[in-house]
Amino acid sequence: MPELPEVEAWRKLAEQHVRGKTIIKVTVRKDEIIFDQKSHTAWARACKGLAVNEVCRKGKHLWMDCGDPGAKVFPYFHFGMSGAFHAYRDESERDKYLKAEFLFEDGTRLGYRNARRIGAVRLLTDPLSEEPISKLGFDPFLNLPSLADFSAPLRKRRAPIKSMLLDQKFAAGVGNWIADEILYQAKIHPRKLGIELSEAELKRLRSKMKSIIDKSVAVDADKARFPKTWLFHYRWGKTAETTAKGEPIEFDRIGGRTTAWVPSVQT
DNA sequence: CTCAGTGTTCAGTG
DNA sequence: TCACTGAACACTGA
Repeated sequence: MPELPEVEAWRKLAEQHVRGKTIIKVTVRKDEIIFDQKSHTAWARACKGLAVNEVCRKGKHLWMDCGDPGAKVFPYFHFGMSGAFHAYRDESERDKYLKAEFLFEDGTRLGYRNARRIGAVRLLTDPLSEEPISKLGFDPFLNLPSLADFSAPLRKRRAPIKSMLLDQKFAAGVGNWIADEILYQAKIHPRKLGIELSEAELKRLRSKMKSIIDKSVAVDADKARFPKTWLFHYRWGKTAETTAKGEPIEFDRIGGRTTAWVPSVQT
């Protein structure tokens, strides 16, 4: 379930298991959507023999800094709606959704699996200055802007705040449930337009974005460890009619996504 | 059988 | 060209 906190958890997983190690074998499953037009075999060939210096992330995008200075190569992964990383040693851990696997010299394996074929595996040459990463806005975990810089783009726009929170060119890494959680905790109606937001609302939006993302990263995106007061537990999979406090939850379609919100709180 | 789903992109509209 | 909306993408699981 990849939004920023999940991707950050996989970044840490990869750092722990493969940093400083060399890829001695690459296994790929043919998939012209995940690997784009480029052949999966060419990707595998390019990755073989690389040493992983560092695992990096911006928003929901993850890549590895590999190779020697002057001859660096950057394997890149996007997890779409259903992708994930797994670290293991035994080939029996593989399943039919495994799209790519790195084997390292010490027997560690790192697998990218994706049941739905929405996602991407690529090779980048200069991650931060090339698409898609170059088009991203700020990463709220790594670089939360000042209140002034956070607010400026929002108050110019005439779209519902829910849509703007999902816009990766604004805040990279915020997805559907995080956007709903931010709006609930900040007590803002999801259909409120950017230009209608008050100073106090913008301030709450920024601080809730930070606290929600920091908390979910701190618990490695483990849903069971999210605070019980979060709307998340009741909106996810539409498991309840009300929040823990008995506030009725409404489901609407906003910004092209199902939006869970609490009319009695978000006015 | 139908439909919603954690994301992104692109065509279409005004 | 811009700002914004909504459909499409692929596939699983309820």
